[in-house]
Amino acid sequence: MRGPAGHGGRVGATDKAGPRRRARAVPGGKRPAPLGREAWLDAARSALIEAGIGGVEVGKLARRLGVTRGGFYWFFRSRARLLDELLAYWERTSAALFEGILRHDTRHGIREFRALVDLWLQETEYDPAWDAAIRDWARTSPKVARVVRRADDRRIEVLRQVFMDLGYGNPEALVRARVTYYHQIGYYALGVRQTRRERLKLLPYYVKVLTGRPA
Amino acid sequence: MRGPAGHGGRVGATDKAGPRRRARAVPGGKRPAPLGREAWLDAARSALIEAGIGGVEVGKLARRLGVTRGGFYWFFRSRARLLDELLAYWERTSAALFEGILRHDTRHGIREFRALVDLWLQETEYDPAWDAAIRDWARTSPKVARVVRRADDRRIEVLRQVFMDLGYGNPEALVRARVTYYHQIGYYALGVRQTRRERLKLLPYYVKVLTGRPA
DNA sequence: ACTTCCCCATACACTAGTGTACGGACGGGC
DNA sequence: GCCCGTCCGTACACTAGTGTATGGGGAAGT
Repeated sequence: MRGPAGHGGRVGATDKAGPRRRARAVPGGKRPAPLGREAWLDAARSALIEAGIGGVEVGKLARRLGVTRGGFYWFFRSRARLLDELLAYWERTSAALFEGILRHDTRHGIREFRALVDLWLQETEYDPAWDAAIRDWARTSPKVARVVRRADDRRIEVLRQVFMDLGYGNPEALVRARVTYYHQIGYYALGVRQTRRERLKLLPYYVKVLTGRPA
Repeated sequence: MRGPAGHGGRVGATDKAGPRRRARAVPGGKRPAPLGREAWLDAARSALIEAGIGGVEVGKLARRLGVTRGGFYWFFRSRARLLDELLAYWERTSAALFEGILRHDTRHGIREFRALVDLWLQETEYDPAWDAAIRDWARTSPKVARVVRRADDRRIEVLRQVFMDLGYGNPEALVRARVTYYHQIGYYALGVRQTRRERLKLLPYYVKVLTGRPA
């Protein structure tokens, strides 16, 4: 049998198995636990972030995982399928982040804005490198570009709602939403490396400029 | 002789020879003019924009130019050298754009801001795709990242001067400069496609939000 | 204990990239 | 008119990627 090679299990957190490099080259010892398609997808994610979509190659992922390419084609029909699932993986994980902002019963506006700022500043749930790597990929792939566009539109819509809650009318709320979101994307696109101190020091100015209100 | 393969002539406008694809396969006719290293660099630029740095391959450039790879290694020692010169090419062409903004004797602030907006909106001198492609390349190449970082810092400094001329103090001028520039980068990084009508309609709101003054 | 299934290693054919060696046509200077 | 520099075509060796076929080892189920 050629294996499933279809869309199978969910991809959540990794197995916490740690780095498995070179650990598989022991024929005498116990066979380690199988990797599963999540490991391949996680490796693909890392490769995409570090080397771009051109660097997501089956052989390199295999070397990174400490195995040969043999098992890959059991999980995925081809490299193209892996990339499809990688994109779906991103869409799935990135969708829920912004949606949760508006879940509160009480709409304060400024509180939601701060929640977004926290989401961006914390960088625990939201991974800017993961986002930027997908965006690079989108620049040369119309298919990916459509997916990213949809995600961006949804996020900007969330921001627009926030600014509406802050009291702004319809054209200005959209403009402020775009300026805020585009600014954030550009910030990561530039790869700015600042200390947290610097960022926190300038934060009230950012809030004032973006919201039009003193912090 | 193996040819010069060094940093030679300047790269300015192309020879205006038009597309040369397949035009070289006529042994009976006159031999067309030689391409020169500018043609290879221009082809590399186009390939970088369309396919990313991984798509800048000698064979593909040759096919695009209607020749074989034979002549390439006369101009360039290797593909790596081509990429070096491509980066230098970008640095050279992109540097002069923003510097000219502050050349006026009279500093009005708002006039300079409008000049920048015009530069971005016109998209004749400033090519956002060329910029974005280099930026993608920078994400996976530290060497390129340093060059891009320098260019960004210079541009943001220009913007900060503009906001200083607009009357803002030192922390807020920097923040407004960053928001404006990052917003612009993000705008192109997202690949937003808007009609000129739409952009012009929202322009006064952008001016108001970014400068803090009514347009 | 036997079967079955999951996962991986190995070997193969194929494609496509890079860099080098070499030859040759063409034009220009002397 | 000869030589020489310029630019390109062709052929070769090498590397590295993809996808396929096949075998096999181990764990789990019965």
